[in-house]
Amino acid sequence: MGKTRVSIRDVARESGVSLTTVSLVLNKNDARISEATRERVLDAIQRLDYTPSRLARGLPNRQSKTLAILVPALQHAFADVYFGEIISGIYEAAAERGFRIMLEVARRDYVKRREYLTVLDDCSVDGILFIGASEEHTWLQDFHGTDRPLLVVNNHFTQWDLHRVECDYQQAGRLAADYLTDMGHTRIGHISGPIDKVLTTADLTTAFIERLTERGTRLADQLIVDGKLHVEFGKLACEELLQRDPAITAIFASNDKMALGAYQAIREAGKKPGQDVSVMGCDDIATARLAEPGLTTISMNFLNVGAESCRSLLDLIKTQTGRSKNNAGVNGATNGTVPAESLRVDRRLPVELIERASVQRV
Amino acid sequence: MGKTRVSIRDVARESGVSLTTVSLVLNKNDARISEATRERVLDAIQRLDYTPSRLARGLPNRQSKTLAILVPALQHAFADVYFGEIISGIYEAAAERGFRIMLEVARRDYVKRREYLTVLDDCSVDGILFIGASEEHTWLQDFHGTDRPLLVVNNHFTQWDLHRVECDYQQAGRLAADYLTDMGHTRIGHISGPIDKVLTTADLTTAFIERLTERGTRLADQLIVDGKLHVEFGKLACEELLQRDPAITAIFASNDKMALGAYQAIREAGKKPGQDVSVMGCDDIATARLAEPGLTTISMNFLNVGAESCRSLLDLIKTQTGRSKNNAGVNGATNGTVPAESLRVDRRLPVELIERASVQRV
DNA sequence: TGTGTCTAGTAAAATGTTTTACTGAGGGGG
DNA sequence: CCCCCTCAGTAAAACATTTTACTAGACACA
Repeated sequence: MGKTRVSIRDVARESGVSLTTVSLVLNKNDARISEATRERVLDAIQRLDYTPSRLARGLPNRQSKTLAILVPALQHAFADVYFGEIISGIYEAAAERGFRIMLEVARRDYVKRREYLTVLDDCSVDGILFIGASEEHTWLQDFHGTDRPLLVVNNHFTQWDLHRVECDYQQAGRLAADYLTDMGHTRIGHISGPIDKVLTTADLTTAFIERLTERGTRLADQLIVDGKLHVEFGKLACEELLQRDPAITAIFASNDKMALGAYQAIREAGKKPGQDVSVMGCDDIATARLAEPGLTTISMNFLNVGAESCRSLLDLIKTQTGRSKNNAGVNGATNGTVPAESLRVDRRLPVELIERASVQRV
Repeated sequence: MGKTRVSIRDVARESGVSLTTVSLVLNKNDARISEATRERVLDAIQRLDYTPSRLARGLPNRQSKTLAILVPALQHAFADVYFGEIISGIYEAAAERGFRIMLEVARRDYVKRREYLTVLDDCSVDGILFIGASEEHTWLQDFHGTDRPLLVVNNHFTQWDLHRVECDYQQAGRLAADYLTDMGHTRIGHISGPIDKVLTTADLTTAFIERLTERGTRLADQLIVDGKLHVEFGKLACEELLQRDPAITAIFASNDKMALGAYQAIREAGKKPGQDVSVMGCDDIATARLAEPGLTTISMNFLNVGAESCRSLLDLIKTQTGRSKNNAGVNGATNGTVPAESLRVDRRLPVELIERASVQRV
């Protein structure tokens, strides 16, 4: 006892049937198994307290039922609401379909040793979800135009053709512009993200400016300041804006953290945020609701982004393994290139205006 | 081509040796392999771009070279500096030894279905690191006095005998008391954590009070307020303290977040934190350094806690699998109970005072 | 010459599944 | 009575490794 774990073989013996039968019952390929036999097998499984081994299960069809979440090697990658929320969403969707989640960090030597490929070849993982991508991650090129199941979460690239799922940042920009205009603001400042590095934040800013222009408001270049998506820099950016044009009536920040930084700057300038200067954020993080006054913002629903990303990747994996079974060994030279039939995942998820108390009608 | 991945068999054929030889080279069990042969094998591996399959590797000796990080189902479990830092530490130490990390969330049905056991039986994972444990997690009982490789990170329990690694919160409490006393403070307020729920925070508070008493300062019960380890509640707690005794000269908060909340409360009361009221925190999170004035605090070095936890668990796993090989099938009835020889991991890591500008000498 | 030991390997079993291709029994139609 | 079909199930191959136990040959020693 204790020497070896209970295996499918033991179950077979215990219930007096063959291995195959047990396996069929286990996988709900019940079609040709009689009710009586099935009962018997299920019974034995229960009696022996049998759990099929994932390792052994994955071996025959080379899949581990595991997904990797890959994050860049930032200071506090996991200590971030944004990542946290997306990861939670991914976790939920994966669990729904019986998949597990691995965590990988794209550190320097991880990338140099091309571990992101190993981890797939390895059978450690059936697919990769990459959060926090930016233009700097040139190694993503290894996935450009290939079959490899990697999906970029909430980001996209102009130069590479990769699977992706993201919030509709352009819609978000338009919503913000419309709302501020509707509330009567024309003298507006904007705290942007790092436009040159992160495409999503560039989308947001561009769409915001364009829609403002359409509605007859011109946003001067000098009233756009980069807040680097952080509270502290958001505060600094806001100070800058208030100095450049003290008559500003509203500020749109590309995320809530910077908007909350703006609150601080406005207070320190002796004014009241949401009253003397209206503030609008983006993301709808938890503290946006708790802030005083409640921050009007655009909900990106990151939890949902994570979940939908995960579902898309899972679908992708399913159709891929399905396909490769049909034409196995048929076409010789498709090594790495995409078959014409294969589709890129490219989804944009809707966003939503959340009206609270930080924007005043003027 | 493309039909099947390159296996150890291909390497063997390519280099004209047996499977065994390749395997031996691969596992650095080189002892009885000649230099020439090894070169040949290594060469073939390179030529064929061969990667051993983790799945197949784990099968024979039933280990996956993977660890699970288990976190409680909190609101934003992953959106927390604390978790983030520890996870980063774990990741690093695991990577060092070639282990991968899985993420698991102890949701309600995860616990009900006892997935935390399945995941081990399953061979999905060789061990579990549990972060964020609290008295509510009664299912930990399933690990009490067993061989199962679970380690509690930065928490402990009175009722169960579990492997654990944590910071020395008692030392932290004493350091804080000593420092404030040395700086001449005798009129002190304390913002605690939820003492009844989290043992570590109770340790901290108890040691703080005791050492203060030893040094001749009595901390009145009414000058201890629970700040629930959050910024917002820390602020509230501080307001409460300032009301109960406006002559307080220093406040010790059980973590940095609450200390920063205290900064806000002090400011809103028209006073200057670090000048009119000294503030001391605990944890040394990144923002403690960036705050104005820089927060004097106690560094818990969570990154290190994560790394050391991981190392301890890995050691545990190694000695366990080593041991089970020796006495396999010898003693019949040890089903689940601990052999006398097996040791509990129980480590306390040193903490360190970080002096900045938030405590004034009086 | 016989015995023993060391070196550099190798053959084969074992790990726990899934899946493919087969089989024997029973029944219906011609 | 023979042929074919379906039903319920099984045997065996495949998956990619590790590990154990064995061996052929070289050499030393008595």
